[in-house]
Amino acid sequence: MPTKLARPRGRPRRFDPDQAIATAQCLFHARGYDAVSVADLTEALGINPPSFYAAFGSKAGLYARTLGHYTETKGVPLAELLRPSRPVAEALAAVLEEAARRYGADPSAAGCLAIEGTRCNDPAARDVARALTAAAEDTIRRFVAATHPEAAGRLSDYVVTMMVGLSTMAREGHGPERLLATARFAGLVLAHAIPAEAPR
Amino acid sequence: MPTKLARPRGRPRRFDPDQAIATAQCLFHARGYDAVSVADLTEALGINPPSFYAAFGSKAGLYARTLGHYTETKGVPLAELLRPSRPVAEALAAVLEEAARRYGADPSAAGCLAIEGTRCNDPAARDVARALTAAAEDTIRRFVAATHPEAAGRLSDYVVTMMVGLSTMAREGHGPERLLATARFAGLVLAHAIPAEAPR
DNA sequence: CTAATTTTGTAGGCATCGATACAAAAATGT
DNA sequence: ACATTTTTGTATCGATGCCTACAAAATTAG
Repeated sequence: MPTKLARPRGRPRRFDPDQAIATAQCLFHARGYDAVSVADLTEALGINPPSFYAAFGSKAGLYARTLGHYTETKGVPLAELLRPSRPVAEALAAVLEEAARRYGADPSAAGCLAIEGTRCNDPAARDVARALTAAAEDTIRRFVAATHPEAAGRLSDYVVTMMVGLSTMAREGHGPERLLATARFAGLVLAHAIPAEAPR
Repeated sequence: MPTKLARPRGRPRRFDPDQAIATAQCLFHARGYDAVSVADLTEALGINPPSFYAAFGSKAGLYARTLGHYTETKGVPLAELLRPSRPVAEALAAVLEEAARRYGADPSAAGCLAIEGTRCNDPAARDVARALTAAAEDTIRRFVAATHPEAAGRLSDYVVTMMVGLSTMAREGHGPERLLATARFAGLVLAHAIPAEAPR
């Protein structure tokens, strides 16, 4: 059954909030949270401030929904890459390489939206971004800890630090090939430091 | 001969510009360029806006002088660490470790002032910071190219990416030990990828 | 048709930003 | 003493930031 048969009640919206989130995602990713003003957003969406605030509550509110959509679609898919059965070194290297590919794929949306968001100057938006990156960091750490508990801290710190660096370099203009070369080089030490598990 | 014998001409300054730069450096490093307002600076310096602008021209102007002072005192001393005679792997690892130590040394001034400045929202200040980091990057690349021209791009990209990551993680609260562990792990791949030169 | 509900558009509020106009103050040179 | 020069303090300026008050418009419920 379609979701929109029963129309709410009052005057209908003239814009699609989901489309608005997609548009906002482009803006936030291209310029960064701080550099995008509410005026920029309302102009890009073709709406006026009251409509904006009625729909999203605040600039940070829209950003939170944007980040949610981002992690579900364009973020590095940690859940897939870090399958528990996968050898740790291989899986972590795959994470770095996938990050390099995604961060450099679109020059007008370089880097990781969440990672870059952790540096913004709005506490509300920053906290949302930090919560997401902290969750990702935890996913990585737990994945490593499952098989190599003593190395989980070092390894996840290394991978996260590298991902943060890759995101920044992407924003500095490094393209996919260059980022990928860096990521592959960074991945070498993983195979060296973690002997591949023997299949059981 | 002391430098201050001949007093300029008009009414003497009530504050010391060099001291002001030191104070500004603390503020900029603690909170980041964007988050420090001119009002914050004038209050911290105990002066009024006209004195501020007469002495430094603009907020970005003071920041430029602050960055100059920073690289001469607290920045990673690339010129010392990258002595031409030093084995490449050892020297680059030393750079990473020294960065980890410096970025994490002072919790109220975490990370690299120049690297963090490249992300600010004021074009003038950003360009100053970018020029400095670009120069540092060039120093690293040329050092590697002197002995390993074919690997200079990959290696310097890797080291720079790692330094950027370390600066960010320092600002996220990682202390010196944790950063150092990450840097040491990152340095392992260097020795592996670059056979130490035989002494000639 | 009337009442209730929700969104829309116009207009503006309030805070903060970086930067300045202007005259009084404090020094030097003659 | 007087002119010259530079800094200081007071009081803003204009632009921009996020956000909201208010009434008209557009829809559904009865």
